Amino acid sequence: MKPRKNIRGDAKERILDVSEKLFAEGSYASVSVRTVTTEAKVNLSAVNYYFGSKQGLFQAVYVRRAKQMNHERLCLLAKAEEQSRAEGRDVTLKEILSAILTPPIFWLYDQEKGLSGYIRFLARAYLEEASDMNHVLRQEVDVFDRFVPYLQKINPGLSEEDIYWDIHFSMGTMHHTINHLDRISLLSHKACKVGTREQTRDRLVNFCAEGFAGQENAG
Amino acid sequence: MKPRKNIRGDAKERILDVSEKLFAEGSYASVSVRTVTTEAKVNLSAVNYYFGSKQGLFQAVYVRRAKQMNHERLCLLAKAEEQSRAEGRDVTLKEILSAILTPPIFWLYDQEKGLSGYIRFLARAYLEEASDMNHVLRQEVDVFDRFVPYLQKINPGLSEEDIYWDIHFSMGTMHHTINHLDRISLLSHKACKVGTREQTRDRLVNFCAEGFAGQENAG
DNA sequence: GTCTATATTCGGATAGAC
DNA sequence: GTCTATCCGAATATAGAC
Repeated sequence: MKPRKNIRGDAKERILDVSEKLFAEGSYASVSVRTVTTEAKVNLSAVNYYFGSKQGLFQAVYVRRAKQMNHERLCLLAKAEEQSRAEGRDVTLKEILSAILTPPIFWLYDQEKGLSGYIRFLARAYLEEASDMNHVLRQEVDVFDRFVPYLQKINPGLSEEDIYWDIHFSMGTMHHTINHLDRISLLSHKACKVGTREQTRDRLVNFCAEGFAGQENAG
Repeated sequence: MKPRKNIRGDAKERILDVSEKLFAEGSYASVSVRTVTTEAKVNLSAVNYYFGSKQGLFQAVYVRRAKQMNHERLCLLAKAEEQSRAEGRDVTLKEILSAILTPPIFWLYDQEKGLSGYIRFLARAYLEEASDMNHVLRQEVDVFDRFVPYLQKINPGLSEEDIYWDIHFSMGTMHHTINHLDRISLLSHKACKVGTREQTRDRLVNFCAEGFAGQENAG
C-alpha cells in the first residue's frame, strides 16, 4: 500500500525526524531545507511535496507529538488522584507538580524515540514568532487550567493570579533545564552532575513546590 | 573631532541601537544586515565598515553593555552587606537573590536607555550557538561565584551542587520572565497583571527564595 | 512519488568612486 | 566615512520529465 524505498521508515517520517533534531539545535531561520533534505537522504523537493513549505514542515514537527505530552501529564494527574483517594488523603502539591514536570524532563533524557529532540524543539518554538506558533502556544498552555483547581484547593491562600505566576515560574525552571542541561556541569565549574532523569525531576519539583509557598508570604 | 552626520547620535551607535532591538525580537539568523542598516538609516556597507561582519556586530551589541549589569549586581550586594552590618545581622537570602535578579528585571522595564532591548537580546544569546557566544556565557555566569559563599553561609545544609542547581533554576525563572512578560496576561487568561517592576521582582525573589529551601528537604 | 533543472529572491561581503 | 554597484553563494519554491 504505502511505498517504502528505505528500510528505516518512509521518507516523510525521516524528514520529520531530522527536522526535529535540527530545529532543536538551532533557530528556525538557521535551519535550511537543504540541510534537512540532505541529512534525511531525500530529494530537495520532498519537503515541498509533503509539507507544502518550510513553515508547513515546522508545524508538522510540532503536530506529530503535540497531544502525547499533555496526555501523559493528565494520566499522571489521574493516577495521583486515584492513589490519594485510596489512601484517604488529598493530592499533594508535589504530586501535581510532578505530573506537570515529569513528562518533559523524562522526554529530555530519552535517547531512542526522538522525544529528546522534540522537547528541545518545543522549548525553542516558544521563542519563534515566525511560523505562527502563537496558537500552538495557546494549546500547550491551556492544559494547565486543568491543574489550577487542585492547586487552589491545596493552598487556598493563593489567588488565581498567584497560581498562574507560580506556574509561569515553574515553566521557566523547566525550560531552562531543557535548554541548558548539557551545559550545567560546565557553568557550575563541574559542581553539578547531570544525574538520572528522576534526580533532575526531583530537584525541579522540590524547587518549584517550595516556590509556590513563597507568594503567600509576600505582601 | 568626531564626524556627526545626524543629530540622533552617530551612525555606529544607531546601528547598535537598532541591532539590539532586532536581535531581541528575533534570532540571529532571522535578522539580516540589510534590515538593520535600513532601519538605522545608514548605508548597507556600514556594518562591515564598523564591525567587520555580522558576527562582529552581534558581539559588539553584547560588549557595549556587558559589564554594566554585573556591576549593578555587585553594587547591590555591597549595599546589602553594608546595611546588614550596620544592623548587626547577617545578609538575608532575599537580599542576595534581589541583588542578582533586580538588575535584569528593572532593565526589562526600562523604556528609555534601550536596556529592555539589551536584556532580551541577552536572554536570546544564551540560545545562539552561532556567533561564538559560549565564552560570553562564561563571563556572564562567573559573577555568580561571588554570591555562592553568601548562600552557603545562609544555608549550611546545602552542598555546592545544591546551590548551583538553585541558581540555575532561579536563572530559569528570570529568563522565562524576560522572554514572556508581554504574553503572561494572555497565557493566564488575563489572571496575571503585569505590575510594576518592583512587583515583578518581588514575585521572582519570593519564589526563588523558597525554592532554595526545597533542596534541603530532598533525599 | 522521486528526480533534475531552474526560477527567483535574498543574504553577506567587497571594490572602488567620491 | 559614506556612497553605488556588484559579486557570489545560499535560500525557498516550482516546473516538468520519468
